[in-house]
Amino acid sequence: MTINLKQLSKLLKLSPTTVSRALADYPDVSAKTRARVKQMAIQHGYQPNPVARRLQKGKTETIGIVITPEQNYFSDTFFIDLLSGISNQITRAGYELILGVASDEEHEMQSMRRMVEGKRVDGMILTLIREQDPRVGYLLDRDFPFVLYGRTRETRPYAFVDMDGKQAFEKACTYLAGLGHRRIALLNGEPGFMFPVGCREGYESGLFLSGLELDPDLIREWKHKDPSQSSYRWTLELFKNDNPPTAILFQTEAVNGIFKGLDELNLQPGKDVALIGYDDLEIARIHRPSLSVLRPQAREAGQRVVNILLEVIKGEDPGKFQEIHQVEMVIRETSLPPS
Amino acid sequence: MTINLKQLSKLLKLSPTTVSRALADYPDVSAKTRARVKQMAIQHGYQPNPVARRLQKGKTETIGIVITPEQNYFSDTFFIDLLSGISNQITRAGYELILGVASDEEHEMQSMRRMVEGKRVDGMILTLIREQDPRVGYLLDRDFPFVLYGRTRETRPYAFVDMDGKQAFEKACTYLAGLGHRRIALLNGEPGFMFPVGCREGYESGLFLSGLELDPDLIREWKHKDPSQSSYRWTLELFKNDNPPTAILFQTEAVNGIFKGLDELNLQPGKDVALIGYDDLEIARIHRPSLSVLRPQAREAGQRVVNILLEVIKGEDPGKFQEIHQVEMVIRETSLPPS
DNA sequence: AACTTTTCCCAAAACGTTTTGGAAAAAGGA
DNA sequence: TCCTTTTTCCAAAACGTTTTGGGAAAAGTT
Repeated sequence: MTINLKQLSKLLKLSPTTVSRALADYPDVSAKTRARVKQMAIQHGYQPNPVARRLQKGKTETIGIVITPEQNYFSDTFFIDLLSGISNQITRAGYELILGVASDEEHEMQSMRRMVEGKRVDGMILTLIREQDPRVGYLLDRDFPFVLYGRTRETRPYAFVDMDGKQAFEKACTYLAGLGHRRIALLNGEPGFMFPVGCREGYESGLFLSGLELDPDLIREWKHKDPSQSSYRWTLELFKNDNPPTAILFQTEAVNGIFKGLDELNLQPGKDVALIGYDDLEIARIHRPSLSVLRPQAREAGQRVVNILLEVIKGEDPGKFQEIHQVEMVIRETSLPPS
Repeated sequence: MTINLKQLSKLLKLSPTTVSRALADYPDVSAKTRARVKQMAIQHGYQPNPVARRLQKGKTETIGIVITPEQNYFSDTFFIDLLSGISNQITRAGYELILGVASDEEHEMQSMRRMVEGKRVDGMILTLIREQDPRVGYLLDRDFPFVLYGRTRETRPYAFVDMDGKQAFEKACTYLAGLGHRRIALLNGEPGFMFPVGCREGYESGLFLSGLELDPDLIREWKHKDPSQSSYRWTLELFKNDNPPTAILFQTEAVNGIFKGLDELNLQPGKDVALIGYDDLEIARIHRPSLSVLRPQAREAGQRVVNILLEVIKGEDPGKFQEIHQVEMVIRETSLPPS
């Protein structure tokens, strides 16, 4: 069942060297023996022991990722899509993906250090990036290969794949303004994280391009721990305003709280208040009225992250790999003109 | 930075053998040198290269898990909690968790085979188990260590950790009957999977114990691909009944569809229809009225799965490890007597 | 003092690959 | 035919551990 190189070479009456090189398509083994070797390898189901190869090659052929529960990660398709793109591409490269689950920021760092300092991975993938993210500094300091899904505030060059949250929110904002909305609110993600920064920039830029004024009263920020709870509270608060919004931009993750808040205020989503969310979660599609959304291509992003990381591991300059992906807007039923 | 055993032993003027054995607390190295070795190891941040150790030990110190996007069967916090328990326990054992993401059943098998036949793992963890599950047969056939989270129809002995869905649904059912409900519906998970089987058994048993008759019209099954959509449809259908239910049991994953259906029928959850869901997802807590639920202890289950798998890997008889965990019922606001 | 036991250490082998540095055999060139 | 080049193969080393099988020195025993 589990034949190794030595046994296989004995069967072929060849040296392990030649068999190894035949399988690796080296030019210094004749076409005839190469074919013979490959055939025999298939016949006996030979697969090189990855652990032995890793030791010899001095590589772990493994990349690591650490997630934390508080981020509601598996809540819907988005993260699993990203992970799916990552996993498939890693497999294609013959690598392995190892996963750490950390309960908080401290354990997150600890889990990563175990991987890095314990020589368990060749590179790291980072998600849910903070504005000041100690993980990035740590990895840069020791010149360890990594790629961010997202961005951070860091002057040294590093590789990342990010969604153009700014462009997305700008687009959504101008779209709503184009429909005639004059009071557009932003229910933004938690401060401290990088993504909401871009969202806000896009929002402000969208207002500006549409000749609308920024009203700080129309901006609120919810928390990761309880997106629904906090967004519910902020929704109620937004409409205490003398001049309440007629539209809200937000991350779809917070949609339950918003729906609940609107319901309580007897406002109909889409009819009384236009809504555009970021991320095309299941709830967005199945809700009636269905939710207009900004849709990031998570799978593709995951694949790019891996391809880039493999390049960085090979020794390429990380600064060369800084990708910002455009985000598509899907207009459904919650983005009508103001009533 | 990255010192190895040979260099460390040179520093200590000892043989690599002794250093290795000192660090592993073998009794044949004196307390004095052991202390000296350990101190020096810490000082230089020495950590044995895991790849080299794995080769020598003939173990990968790695266990594998394959998930599929339709895994939002365990949506929200539930699956991440399970994974969190798994990951922590694996780390504690000095092992690694490698993750595969498969788009469908075929790739799921393929991903597992790569891990098993490619000698990339010492054991597998399986979730989302089907009644007839080819993965189980495959692993049993080659006597490869694995543990199920869940159960399947298989006569040969195997190790599993499962939630007592039967007891849980029985408890919920008798509780509702005790409140005076006479028409209790079951909106069950997708046929073909093992978990809904137990739920149904518990439901039927609960009816029986309460002296209620089973009405097939009160049982519906939703689909994994779109829990909300199908449960929405079935909710509407349930109430077309001449004698509609006054209570519904279901997996919380389907709650959005149920809420939507009830809303459309102008029925208030908790008031007009009692609801008890299986799984304590965020939505259950934040919804008003808050949802009564059956709450499995996912973290603990994850830890048990790992501990058992490690035993099986050591060579213990898998048949010895068959655990069925009790499920707690959390009464909130949607389980009142019928109006 | 001579013998036995215990304590403490180590050299060498092994795990299964890939890479290095040839070397023998075959082919080509004069 | 003799020399050079190309083709084809392989022995040995290396990757960094742990385990095996002692062996020398110290401590006990009589």
